[in-house]
Order: sequence, then structure tokens, then C-alpha cells
Amino acid sequence: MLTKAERTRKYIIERVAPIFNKNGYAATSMSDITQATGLTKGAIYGNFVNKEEIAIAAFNMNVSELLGRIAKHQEKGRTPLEKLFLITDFYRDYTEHYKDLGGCPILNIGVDANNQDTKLLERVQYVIEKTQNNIVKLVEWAKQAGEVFPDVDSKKFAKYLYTRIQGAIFMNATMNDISYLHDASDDIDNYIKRNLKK
Amino acid sequence: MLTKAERTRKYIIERVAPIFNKNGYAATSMSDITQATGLTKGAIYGNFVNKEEIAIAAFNMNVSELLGRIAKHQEKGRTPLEKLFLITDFYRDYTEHYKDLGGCPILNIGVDANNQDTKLLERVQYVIEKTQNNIVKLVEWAKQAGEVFPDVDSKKFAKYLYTRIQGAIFMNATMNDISYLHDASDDIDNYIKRNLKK
DNA sequence: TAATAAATATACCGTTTGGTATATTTTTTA
DNA sequence: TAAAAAATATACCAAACGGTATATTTATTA
Repeated sequence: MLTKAERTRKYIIERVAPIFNKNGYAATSMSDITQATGLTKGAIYGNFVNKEEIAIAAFNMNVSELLGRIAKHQEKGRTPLEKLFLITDFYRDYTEHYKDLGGCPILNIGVDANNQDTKLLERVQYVIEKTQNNIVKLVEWAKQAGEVFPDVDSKKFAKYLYTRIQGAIFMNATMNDISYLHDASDDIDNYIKRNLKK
Repeated sequence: MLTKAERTRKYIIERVAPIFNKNGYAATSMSDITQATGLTKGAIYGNFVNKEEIAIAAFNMNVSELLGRIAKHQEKGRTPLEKLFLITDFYRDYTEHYKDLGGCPILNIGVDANNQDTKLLERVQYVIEKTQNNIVKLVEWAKQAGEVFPDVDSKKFAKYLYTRIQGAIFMNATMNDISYLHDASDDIDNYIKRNLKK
């Protein structure tokens, strides 16, 4: 069983994660945090050394939540290629996830932490690298399964997929227009069908 | 000739624009502004009603500077198709411009102003809309010039181009890797050659 | 160049900031 | 259930926040 402090810590992060994601680091104040949690500064600083640690924990939670949802969505597919298509499929109704997470943590914190917070930026970079590697693994698996041409540059494809989606996420968020995500998903699907699929 | 106030106003904006672009609204303080300009609060508030007005003026300057550079780069081309290719060509060494502007104002302020500042967000949306319309006009011109197939969906293409580039700008900024921009430019060029060009 | 107007500097305002020392309460252990 | 430990609340800190009233300086006009 979790200790009281562990439960409180988790509770704080859950409550605060969407706020940091929406507002960014500087625009999220300690009083925002006490207000959202109903706790006092004593409780907050008893569980975190400073504001930055809360922001990092919040980002980590947002990311694991997002990646968890993608992984769950991918369970519908059996073959690696099916799982690949389920990534773009996930982002087709990203707005739903967008709402309760308070936006895309990679985009929001990536931009927010740039020139501001080294630790946070390094975490963002790590997550992007890791996510791209997962796509690489999927493509390599698809090669072995004979679903994809063996000469495909899986790293280059992973970067393409990720970048195409992130651009669409930004445009969707800024222009409040879901079609950017739909078009991106369609594009990537067509790319796979034309250039990867045997 | 400009009045003293007009010169000061311009000077303040020039000095402050990259700071707002890098740090975002909340993380840029009035003391950052007085420090960067060497002026006092009296001088600042004599020329602007509040911090938000400075931020908007800074964004406007960053955008017109960026769009001005693109327009200048496009002057090298004569036909509409040449001018289209010069857009992607511009972004191939965007890092250079990235440095002295303090990043891409559309990306940075688009993300920063979301959920934070309505006026700024509306300005970002307006600029995106306008920029996309410029691409639409260019494609329509290319159609009339017989360089591009008449059945091309110019609006959809403009959205694609813009989104593909913005994604690459984000990835370039976050991962500090120029290859994202190179690949994006190459992709778009190939797309034009395969789907637009007669 | 003297008077007027415009622009900038100074000194201050109340509020909020992130953070902390300590008192109190709650949970755990014996 | 009593004592010890852990967790939370209270009350406070100096510094920084955005903003303003007014004094001083600099430009402009006559």
C-alpha cells in the first residue's frame, strides 16, 4: 500500500499536470497549485523540493498517460503494420485526449522549456527520442514479418511520422481545426502504403 | 521624420522582440524589458499602456521581419512555381534566422498564447491564415501560368505545406537538429513535383 | 532663446511571487 | 492506546511583480 505522502504526491501531480501543460512553467504559480489541490504550501513543499520538480513530475505523468493511451489503442492490432496504422488512427481523434490532458505535453513543454528550463527540455528530448525508437522497432519488426520492404530507412520514416504529426497537433491546437490532424493521418497512411508496404 | 516617442517605441520593440519570442509572455518581466532597453519604467509605460501591448507589438515585429525575409528570398524567382520552391528553400537554413529572431514567432507565441492570451492568439491565427492565403494565391497564379494542374486543391496544399514546415520547425528547435527542416523541404519539393507540377 | 510641450526618470504603490521555519495535526509503530 | 514519526497547516519572509503619480529632463515651437 502507498504511504500517505505517496498518495498525496500522486494526487498533487494528477491535479496539477493539466495546469502546467496548459499554462506553461512560468505562468503556473504556487497558488494555482494550492488552489487546484486544496492543499497548503506546507503540504506541497513537504512532497516536492521546488516548483521545477512539480513541473517535471507533471510532464512525466502527462507523457506516460499519453503514451499509455497510444499503447492501449495499438493493442487492437496484431501485426506490426497494423500497429503502425493504429498510431495515425489514434491521432485522428486526438482532440478528445487533448482536452483532459490540457494539450500535447511534447509540443507545449517542448516550446515552453526551450531557452527556459534545461532539465525539462532534456526530458522532452528523451521522450521524443524514445518514441521515435519505438516506431523504428515497429518498422524493423514489420520487415522481419515480411510486411515492409527490407531497404526502408526506418529512422528516417520515424522522424517523418513524428514531425508530420507534431505539425498537425500544433496547427490543430492553434487554429482549432481538427482537419489538420485528419489530413496528416491520411498522408502518413498513404506514405506507408506507397513506400513501406510490400 | 519620426518623433522621439516613435523612435523610442521602435527601439523598445526591437530590443524586446527576441526576448518575448524566446521566453514567452509570462516569463518576460518588466525588469527584463527595462534591462534590455536601458530605459526606465517611465519611458516604457509612456509608450505602451501595458505589458500585453508590448508583447503584441513584439510579435507583430517578429512576424513582419520573418515574412519580409521570405518575401525577399522569393524575389530570386520569376515564375510562381519558382517562388513556391523558394519558400521551402528559405526554410533549409532557417536556423540562421532562428537565431536572431529568437525562434519561430508563430510556433512560440502560438503555443504560449494558447489558453493564456486571447488577443495574441488571434493575431497568430490571423498571420497563419494570411500566410496560407499567400500560398493559395501563388498556386492559383501558377495554374494561370500553366505551370500547375488546374484541378489542384490549392487550399489543401497550402495547409499541408504550412503544417509540414511548422512540424519541422518545432522538431528542429526542440531536438536542435537541422535535418528535420531539410527533410521537410525535400518532402514538400517532391510533393510539388509529383502532384502539382505539369 | 524663452516658453511650451513632450518624453523620460524617480520613487513609490499594493499584490503576488517562490520558498521556509515552526506549530499542529494525522498516521504509523510499538 | 500511548509514543514516535510523518505529514500537513499556519504564518511568515525578502524579493519581484505590473503598474502609476509626479518630478525632471529633453525636444519642439514661437
